[in-house]
Amino acid sequence: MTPARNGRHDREHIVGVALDLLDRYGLPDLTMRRLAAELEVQPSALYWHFASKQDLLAAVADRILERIPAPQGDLLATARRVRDALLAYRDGAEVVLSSAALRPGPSRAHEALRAALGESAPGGADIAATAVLQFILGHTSLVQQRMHGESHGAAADAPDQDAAVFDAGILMLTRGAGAADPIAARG
Amino acid sequence: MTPARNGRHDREHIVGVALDLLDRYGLPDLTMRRLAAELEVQPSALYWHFASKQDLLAAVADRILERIPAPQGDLLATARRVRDALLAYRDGAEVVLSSAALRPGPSRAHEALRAALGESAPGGADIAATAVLQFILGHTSLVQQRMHGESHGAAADAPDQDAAVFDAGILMLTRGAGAADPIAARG
DNA sequence: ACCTGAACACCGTTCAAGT
DNA sequence: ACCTGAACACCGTTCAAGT
Repeated sequence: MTPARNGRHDREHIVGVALDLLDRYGLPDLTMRRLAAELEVQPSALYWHFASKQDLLAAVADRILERIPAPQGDLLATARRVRDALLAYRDGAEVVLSSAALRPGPSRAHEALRAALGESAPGGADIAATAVLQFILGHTSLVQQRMHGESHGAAADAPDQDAAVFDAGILMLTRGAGAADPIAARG
Repeated sequence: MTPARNGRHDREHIVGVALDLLDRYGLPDLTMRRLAAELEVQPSALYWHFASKQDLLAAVADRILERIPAPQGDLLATARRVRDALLAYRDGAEVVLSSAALRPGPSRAHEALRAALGESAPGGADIAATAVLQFILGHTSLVQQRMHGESHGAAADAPDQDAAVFDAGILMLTRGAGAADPIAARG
């Protein structure tokens, strides 16, 4: 049932190792050469499985997005689940943001948000879901980049502040979309 | 009145050349070595003026943000001005997003949005302005990255679609913040 | 089908030394 | 004060050749 696997590594396995490297060392240190070394293979071997580093990162982004559960609940709860999927791996938001730009169609994240928005958004739920996703990606990218910027330097007074900004943003977007008030619902 | 300038290049001049290089070739091709070549100088010479490439990019980001006019008008108009400042240079949003993460205090963009928001936002105008800025950075980064992704390949059917998503996002955020309805106001 | 070996054309950064 | 020259430790990608 599993697809042909004659070589030592297939795409799925390589993406898994890449994701582990990403989480441990961050995006700047996720290089084709380090990934190859981790797989005990020459760097050129990766180019049989992936056309380019961008292609590899797109597959990594898809894997990150798979963590998003099936659509369920209101917008705030759904948005938090998308954010948490991005936060689950170091630099997850930046990877998804970078490769989301190349994709034309809707992603798993977009679909979840669209389902939570219903039909009542101004200009269509599709457009509203896109806007919400863009906020989540911008917010989470900023948060994650600040994380290793202050890893051994500045003050780390932001854990609660970030959550407050996120909730405020989603709340504002929710009210503007005319959806049910999430204040009454539990997060 | 101008500060001491014995050498061939000072920080202001270098940032200007870097910004020109950014706009012509994009962020991936804005390297210290190319910048040095453009200035007809050795790469190591740049490290007398800037501590690192990140330091240089932070100065470039500040220069991009200077294009934002003084606070004036409602949130939609202000948000559009911030977006347009980012769009004025290739990859402008990504540069600002990357170096905004390291800055703790509020930027020129944040101040403009905060002024437009008034005092009526839930959780405070400061938090609301941060959320709006994060949406703008996420949105514009996505738009700009898609631009040179499709420069010689896929369909470019997105000029109006992007503006619709942006306006919808700001509109939703505006209503949620309880500010004056921007539909009645002209953009 | 899958990988090696070697090369090409680059990177950011440091540091002694020059002027 | 400002820059050169040379080096260090890397990059992504291609491609003939092996098995």
